[in-house]
Amino acid sequence: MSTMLDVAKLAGVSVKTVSRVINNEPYVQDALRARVKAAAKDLGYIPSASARSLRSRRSYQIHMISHIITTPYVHAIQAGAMQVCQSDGYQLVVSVLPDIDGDPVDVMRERFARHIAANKPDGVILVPPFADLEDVSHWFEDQGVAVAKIGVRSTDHSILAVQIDEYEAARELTGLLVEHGHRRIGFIRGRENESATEERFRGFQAVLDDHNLPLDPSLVMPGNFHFSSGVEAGARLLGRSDPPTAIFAANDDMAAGVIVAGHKLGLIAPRDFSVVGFDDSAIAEKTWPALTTVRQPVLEFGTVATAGLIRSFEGEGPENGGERRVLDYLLVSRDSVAAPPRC
Amino acid sequence: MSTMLDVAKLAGVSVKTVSRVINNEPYVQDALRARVKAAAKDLGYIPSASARSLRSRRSYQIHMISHIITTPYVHAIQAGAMQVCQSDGYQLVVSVLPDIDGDPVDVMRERFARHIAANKPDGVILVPPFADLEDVSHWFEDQGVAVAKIGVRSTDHSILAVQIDEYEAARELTGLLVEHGHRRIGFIRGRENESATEERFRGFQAVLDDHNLPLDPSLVMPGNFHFSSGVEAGARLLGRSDPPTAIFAANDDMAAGVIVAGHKLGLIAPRDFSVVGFDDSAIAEKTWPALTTVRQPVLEFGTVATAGLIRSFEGEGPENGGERRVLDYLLVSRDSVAAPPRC
DNA sequence: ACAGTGTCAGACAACGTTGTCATGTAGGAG
DNA sequence: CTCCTACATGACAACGTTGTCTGACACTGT
Repeated sequence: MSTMLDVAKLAGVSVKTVSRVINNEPYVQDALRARVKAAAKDLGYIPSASARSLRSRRSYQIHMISHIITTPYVHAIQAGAMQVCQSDGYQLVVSVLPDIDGDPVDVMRERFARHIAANKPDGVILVPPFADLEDVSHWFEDQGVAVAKIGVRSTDHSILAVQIDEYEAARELTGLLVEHGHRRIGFIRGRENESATEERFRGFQAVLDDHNLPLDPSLVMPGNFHFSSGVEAGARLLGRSDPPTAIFAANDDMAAGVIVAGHKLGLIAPRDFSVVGFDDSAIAEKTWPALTTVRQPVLEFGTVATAGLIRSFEGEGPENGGERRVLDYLLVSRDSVAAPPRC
Repeated sequence: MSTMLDVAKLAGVSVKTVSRVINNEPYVQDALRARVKAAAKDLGYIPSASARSLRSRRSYQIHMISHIITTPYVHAIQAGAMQVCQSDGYQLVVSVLPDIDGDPVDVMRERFARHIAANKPDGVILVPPFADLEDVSHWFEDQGVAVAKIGVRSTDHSILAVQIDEYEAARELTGLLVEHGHRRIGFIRGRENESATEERFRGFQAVLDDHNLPLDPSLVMPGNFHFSSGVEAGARLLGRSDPPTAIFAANDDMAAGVIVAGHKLGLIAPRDFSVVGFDDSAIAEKTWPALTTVRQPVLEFGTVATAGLIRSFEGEGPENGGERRVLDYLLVSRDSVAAPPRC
């Protein structure tokens, strides 16, 4: 492995000049610059990340903090983040932060903190459910690392937030059901204390209000974004003597669960009931019928957050960050919605 | 941020002694050890990863190399790897290596090589399809990084391989179909040049042979492990005038595709045809009917590979590595298999 | 002619660890 | 009592970069 010193000797310059060339700093004449570049190439020189970060106090690492239970949603974000990291010369490190509440995991939390402190990421990407936790993002800010949150609505100063307008999207989706003639619509909530759950439900409620449709509280079921909770809630809703004609599940996995619950009762969507999901995750087109849902540009969440993060510490101005980026969603109509059975 | 020097001063010892304590090296008296530990704790001391790796030439990083197109299978491995990394104080870095063949991506390949060389991972985890590429693993060996491969059969010296016996698993799965009375069975292959495709098909063939059942070559369809190729192949098989009564898809995504293809033709599994998948990925229990499949302990692949890797460079002996670990699979019977329609 | 300014290059120290070597002490064998 | 070994500690250099400082040179405007 060759070092800067080797390159410097070959090019007949000082190490500092090599450093300047490698980092594209100004004040090196073009001729010299070319000579150094050639020498570096000849030797196959590659700067040492550890030496660089030791001296410059930049790690060129971006950490993505996720939950133990990972989902397709999170992985898509990761894919986007990785794309940008790789093309900008950063490393994407994935870390698991155990539930922030719950004492027994204190040991792991401690370990996590050490991990972060030892490696000093230049920035972190927070995905739900952590994105919703104010204290988590503040903790990182206190440590001096830039933070980007994904999928949450509210934003403080200095924290980049990337999201879609979930409220509007939920409105559109509910509107679609109403347009098809549905009047009794069930709703399956996601994990509580997450803005995704709240926003989607708010949008749903608002549209019912707009059309003067009553919201039967017994048609609102709890859920946790997982398939099994969708099956359970779906079975309860569809098994009633007065079942809703349509169900809005707060994400696709739960919507897939509703479809299966229906099958178990001999009910087939969209003939016997309609259902919509949210996210357009991989499962959405693999169910039968394929799910009508809202596509979030999840991969783009990753790229935008990462790019924003990198910009914030590569641009000198302190006025970076604190941005709120709202991306476009797309209503994807597939086959799970039709008019109610006896219309 | 406090350094070793701070700790040393507080404890009244030399930095080297602190280093010894931090790294659990021998030759420090218990009393001193305790004093140093207390001092470190008081100061909230956390060693600097970059300084440590600069000096010791160990990065404490494990890179997982994956394809641009990531799958649930890969993510499960990642989850397992992360678990071990985090508890052993390593970082898991995810990297994308663009297709190894295909010239237009040369730029990215170059970038990738730099990335690896700059960060000098202590080890890398190769997942399919890269695990099957001999030159990729040799490249890493030449760079002096330990390699663990996942899901492949053959193994050289010095490379850890983690897998299940795919051949046996495929035999068992095919046997199940035969036991149910199926005689005409279709097969949908995965990506070519991958051992997963070959092993599963070999097992399938062998069982047919054992029962003196003819293998109709027109019942063997190409595929690429993706859902859409399953839909396509399923449509072709089930649309025939003489359709097979059962279909073995080389993975779950394609099996889910077959189910959907059936629905489109008005055929419902397992009443009209049986189908099995492979992997027991997330989708397997979210389809209707739920898939009968083989569970690979994918998460465990990740933990075993990572643990093996870490052991190989933490244990001094040079006789590490080159191991082959065969883990247990599990046949998961769900609802997609029954007797053939007109038996 | 001279100070002032902008450009270019190098010398040197510093980042925070760990490896090497030297030194000191205690205990057991001869 | 001496020698040897095993244990215990510290001094110092080194890892490969980048930040700071200093200096040389070439302009410009007075």
